[in-house]
Amino acid sequence: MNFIIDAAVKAIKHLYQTDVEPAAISLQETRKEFEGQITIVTFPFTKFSRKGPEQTGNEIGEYLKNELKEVGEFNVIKGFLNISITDEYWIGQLYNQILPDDFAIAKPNGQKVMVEYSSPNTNKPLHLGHIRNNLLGYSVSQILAAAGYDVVKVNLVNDRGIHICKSMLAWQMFGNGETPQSSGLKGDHLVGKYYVLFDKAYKAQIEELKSEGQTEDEAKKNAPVIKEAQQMLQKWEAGDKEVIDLWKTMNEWVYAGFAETYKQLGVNFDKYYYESNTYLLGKDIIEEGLQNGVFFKKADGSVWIDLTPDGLDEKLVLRSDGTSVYMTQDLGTAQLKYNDFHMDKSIYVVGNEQDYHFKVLFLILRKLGKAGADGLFHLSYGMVDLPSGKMKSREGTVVDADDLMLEMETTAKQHTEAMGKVDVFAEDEKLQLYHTIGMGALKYFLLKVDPKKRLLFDPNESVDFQGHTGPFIQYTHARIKSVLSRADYQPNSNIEITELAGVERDLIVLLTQFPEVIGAAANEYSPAVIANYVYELAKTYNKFYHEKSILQAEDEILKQFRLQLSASSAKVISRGMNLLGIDVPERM
RNA sequence: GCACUUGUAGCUCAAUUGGAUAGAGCACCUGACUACGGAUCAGGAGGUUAGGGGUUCGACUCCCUUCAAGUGCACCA
Repeated sequence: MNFIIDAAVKAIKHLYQTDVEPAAISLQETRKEFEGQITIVTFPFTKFSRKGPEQTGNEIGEYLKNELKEVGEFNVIKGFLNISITDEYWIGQLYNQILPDDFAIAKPNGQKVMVEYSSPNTNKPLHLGHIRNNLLGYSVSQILAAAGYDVVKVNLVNDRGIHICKSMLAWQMFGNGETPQSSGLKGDHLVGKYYVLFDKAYKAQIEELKSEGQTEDEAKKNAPVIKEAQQMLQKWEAGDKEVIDLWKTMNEWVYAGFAETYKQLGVNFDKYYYESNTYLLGKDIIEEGLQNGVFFKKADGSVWIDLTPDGLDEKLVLRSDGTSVYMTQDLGTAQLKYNDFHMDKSIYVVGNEQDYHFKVLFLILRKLGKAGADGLFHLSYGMVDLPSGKMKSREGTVVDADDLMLEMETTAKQHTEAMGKVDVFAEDEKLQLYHTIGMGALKYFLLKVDPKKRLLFDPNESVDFQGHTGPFIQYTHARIKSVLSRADYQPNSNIEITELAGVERDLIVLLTQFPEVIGAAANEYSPAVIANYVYELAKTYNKFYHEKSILQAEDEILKQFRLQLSASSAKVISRGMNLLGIDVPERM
């Protein structure tokens, strides 16, 4: 719609002898209840037109109608100039823009962006919160790639630390040599089981010490199991062979389990980083910052940065004993990642409980003048809550990722069988379909919401399959495919039609917006933008489908045209869902 | 206590970034081709956009304030 903006700029220049920036022209979609497709808000122009908004609108509308052959009619209501673009233009858009294979495939923009997501701990299986993280990270990567970025997907695995030692210790104490093979348990679930067992033992010991007269805090410090776990961590850091071997073994179990979960989720990574390799990084940056005065040293030797001029606190970046803190490590890792990829932008998909940490991290990197520091972004998302309250993995009150996915498939199976349409499907196609639908419902449910908002997930009510859902959109796609195959559809952009019905025009208008929608979603790092657009498209298509007969169209030309329109809709629905990481079936 | 985030129909979410009468889905009520797939479509009812004040042609959106919820404020990660 840039040609409208350009023409409007010229109109204002011509009519009112005033130069305005193209950005000052606010175009919007015309609301359904009015005639037209494009609306210009004329209030801002009344300052220099020195006329009322209606008259200004009429003058600009008259100019546009005379200058542009694409402008058919216009009407003005209050300060809104509603423009009707000719059907000829829209039909041309369908044939020349939408129908070709390269529609909405952006040219490479020469920029590289890193998306870091998932970033699990290796002491427990993934849960619902991780699912939100993974889906967001994967979808945003897809969207950025569609917008022309060169995307690197990165997973920073938290594979060391006291929490890992807890699982290891509990396994030594209670495990009797249990392995994934011997128990039949998925590796990450096996390790997670011992993490819970550790916590139980720890709690029991705390209670015992309290009954012997210790305070809560004392008991937490003095419980034998926690002391042992701490010793184990020290041995790990010292490279003790026995501890390292156990650590490697148990981590391998977990990785095998994660690989399965990632596969089910349909996410993947280009590069893994492990904290066991990066946790000592960052000290050279501390040195650098001390030298150029960004950091300062206190009397006890600890190193700090004063962020009070920026409205934040003083923040510790190195302990007095010279060892790292979380921030030290993250500074070092940021540097490492930049050295490896030299990316223009770097997106961290991390929960909103770390908002402050990332604010500080990015600020420090900028103060240090690090390359790429201006392209940092924390994609912060809200927690997923259960009706019963928060999920706590130590206490086992979590919605497990694998369980949930299985449950979604089962529900999809029940729904699908009740419809009775798949009886003729081969068994493996059925299984594939249940997975596609179940995951479609789950993914759409989690991604249609603005990432910032917290999400309430009720496992009992589960996820809907009707209305504003993934399966609704998948169904629309399958239905279009069914019609196309009945008609033996072939792409053809030479069907001469001159006039559009209302729904047909609405549909084309919506389809032309797809590239802009991808751009907007990429700028905001928001899959929700795509999700809502695809839903709108599916709804509009269904409306068209009910109002207009395709195979029984009034004549052959109309039938062929509607087939092109249907195929285009199916393509955009499919691509849009793909940006969300959701598959669409050919039939369901 | 301080900081950040959120608050829209009974419930789950939108609202083109300051634009028209705040839109969808679920749930509730009424209807729809004797089959291009009813996991659909059309309609009804449901709102003091948490409360109050301000800014302007215009405010869910910006500013101030009160309230509610969540998160963060470790020489933990």
